[in-house]
Amino acid sequence: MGVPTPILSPSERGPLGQYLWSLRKAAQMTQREVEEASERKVSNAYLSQIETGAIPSPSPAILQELSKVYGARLPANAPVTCSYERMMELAGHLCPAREAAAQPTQRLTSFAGEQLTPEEEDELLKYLAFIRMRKGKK
Amino acid sequence: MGVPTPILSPSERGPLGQYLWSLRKAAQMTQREVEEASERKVSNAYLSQIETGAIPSPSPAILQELSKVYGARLPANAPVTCSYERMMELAGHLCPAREAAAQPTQRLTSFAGEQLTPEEEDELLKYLAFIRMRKGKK
DNA sequence: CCGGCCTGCTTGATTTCCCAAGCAATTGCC
DNA sequence: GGCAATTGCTTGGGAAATCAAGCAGGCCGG
Repeated sequence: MGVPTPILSPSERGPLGQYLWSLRKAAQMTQREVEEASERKVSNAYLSQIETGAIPSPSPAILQELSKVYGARLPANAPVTCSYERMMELAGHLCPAREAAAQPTQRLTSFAGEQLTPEEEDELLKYLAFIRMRKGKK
Repeated sequence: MGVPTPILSPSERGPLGQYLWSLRKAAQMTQREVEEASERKVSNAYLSQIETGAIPSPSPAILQELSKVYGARLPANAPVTCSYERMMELAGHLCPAREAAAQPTQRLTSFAGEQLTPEEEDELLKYLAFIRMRKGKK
């Protein structure tokens, strides 16, 4: 089985694409598996376009379906959490009434330290230094 | 000013159309006034189609705009109340109020004692998914 | 009666969503 | 090497959303 080269770095995908892509990777699913798990409601072709950013605003029905799939298939210790409202927000659909009071403090961090290998931690720290330098130079 | 004969009985309009029509009537606005009040984001033509049921599922952006207009213009003692979530539901866009229990609270392990901004955490999570995938296949 | 003015509604065209089908690259196995 | 399987991605087109422009008819003051 060949993993066919991601081709696109996370930063090249749109904001919604990045999020959905990381969700799918965390669930360890392929695009076609997601299509199957969603009962064919989301085609692998469309999912690809969403993840690459070609389609920035899929309909709420699509996002709802993806949310169900990932919410059910994500491992308990996944590095990301599946949130339909987050998807809606990233898609520009502002799902409402909570935008003000909803998440001030709840999302402090979702990193699980014991889950990181030393190599991963090292890479992440370097990357953190990188993005901080990039912003600092601004 | 001529009131031009409603032509369509409320029951002939779709569920969403009926609701929006009653909202507009309660606000005592014309379709063109709504177009103006929404800063031209919702054309009177489109509003007519929505109210008659020709378009059963307008985008969340449109509903959000209508919700803002009616929410601001409805008199305090109106016989109907303006609810964006109700609109979403009638449009078939199921905006889920129910599944707040899906995600358990996440353990907050500090990432090597770093203070992460939400943006930084976001980028790091995406990058983590990326390097894990890269390593997972090689 | 008659031209304006307002109403809700329709239509033609443009944009966007969405998918069936196919392509290109990669990996495992012989 | 060659072949089959699998993966992410692209393409062509049908369907739906959306609006600018226009239509038909009711209400006025002249």
